[in-house]
Amino acid sequence: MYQSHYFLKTQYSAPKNEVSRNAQLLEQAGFISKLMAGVYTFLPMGWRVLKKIEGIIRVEMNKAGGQELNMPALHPIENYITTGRQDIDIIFHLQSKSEKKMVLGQSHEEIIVPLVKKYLTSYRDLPLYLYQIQTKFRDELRAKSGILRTREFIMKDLYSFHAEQSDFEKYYSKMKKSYSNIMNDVGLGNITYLTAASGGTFSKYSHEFQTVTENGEDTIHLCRNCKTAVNDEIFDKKNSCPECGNKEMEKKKSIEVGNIFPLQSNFSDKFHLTFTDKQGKQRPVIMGCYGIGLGRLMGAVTEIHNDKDGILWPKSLTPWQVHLLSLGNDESLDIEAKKTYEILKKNNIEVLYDDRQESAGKKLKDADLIGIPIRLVVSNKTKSSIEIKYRNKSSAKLQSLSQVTKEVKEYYQ
RNA sequence: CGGGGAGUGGCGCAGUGGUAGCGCACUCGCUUUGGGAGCGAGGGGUCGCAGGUUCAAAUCCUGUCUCCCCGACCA
Repeated sequence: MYQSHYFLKTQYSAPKNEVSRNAQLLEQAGFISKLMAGVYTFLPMGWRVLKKIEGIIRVEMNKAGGQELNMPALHPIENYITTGRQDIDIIFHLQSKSEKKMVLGQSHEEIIVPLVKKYLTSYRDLPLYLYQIQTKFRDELRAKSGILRTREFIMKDLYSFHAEQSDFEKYYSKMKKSYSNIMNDVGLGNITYLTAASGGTFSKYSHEFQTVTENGEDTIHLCRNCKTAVNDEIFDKKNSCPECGNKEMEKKKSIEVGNIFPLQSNFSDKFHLTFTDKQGKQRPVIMGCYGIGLGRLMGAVTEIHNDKDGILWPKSLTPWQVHLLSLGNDESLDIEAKKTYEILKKNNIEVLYDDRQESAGKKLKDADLIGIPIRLVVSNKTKSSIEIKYRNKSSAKLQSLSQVTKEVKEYYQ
């Protein structure tokens, strides 16, 4: 991609109306743009990052047997009357000109349970795992912290259906593993903890994945011993770890990047979702649900991976794999840079090529701000070779084009 | 929803009653290119919105909307 034609403008300073680090960086660097409080546009470069997150999640969900579908965001109010959730305060209510009352989906239990009821009849149909990656709406009283808490966001929500409690429990554990794989893949593995949490309206308990950071909006109590945590909302005064009994729990601020719930038969009961077992008896389906907010995950990654000059994307999420800069305006440089660009592209490397008529300083500053892991420079100083520098290192080295290509491919393998 | 702060060109800001300004960005020209270049010439704003006071309002008064932060809330 030629940067001179890319819908990307960085800003000299962080937006004054944002205080949170993620919003400052992502807006200044041209990843997102705010429409109103808690509602953001993902600009082309931000959308690429989001798509990479989506891809990582999709791989894990498919590995866990998930089948992807897509459910509507417009829901009939009747389904919420059935579950008694029509009045929960985060729901956006709508009324059609035809007088029909609807709500905007904030989660999809009310939709997927009746859907599954239509097709599921026998124990032979179980277990079943369905998921989607789709837009949710929540009328938060106060949107805040940039893209960490928004009113419209893309979420992966998977719902599992089981005949037996034991089967559910096995899958619930499997999902914990899938979630920690995802956290590892997006570069949050070593600071994200499985956290015991409250269950909400339809569940006795739940588990969250909490990323520890000063700028978090949640509070957890962390056990260094078994690498798990307890959410402050259910933290016991006895002050010990429920997993291993460790008394030395550390209080930390954190961001909730994922949440999984045992729903038991709460929703199945409301919609009479049952199956016929081997003995020919009708029994309620046992359910679980498993959510991850994609934008919030992107915000959390930004909060963690940055320095005074800008963002440092993990290799799995970077919008482009290399940022190629040409410094100087000689025609020979231009030819050299274009050749480099073409060769990298031929090797299936994603290249953002800064071909703009800008000063060297501006290009270098922008590259740091945007935060692509590998920066390549072609200039009068590099002569016929290419400078390669990693965003997280201060030193650079000169290499031939073929060496550079090889090194980049190996880095992203 | 309670408390606090803020709305003036795309971005960041100054301007306390008398013709709307500055820096960056943008356009044109020339020179420049390893850490946000220089000189010259330009374009762009009903000062969030609505009322009111006044000869005169970005500025004073009233109302209202929006944004940010703290709290409450948070399937």
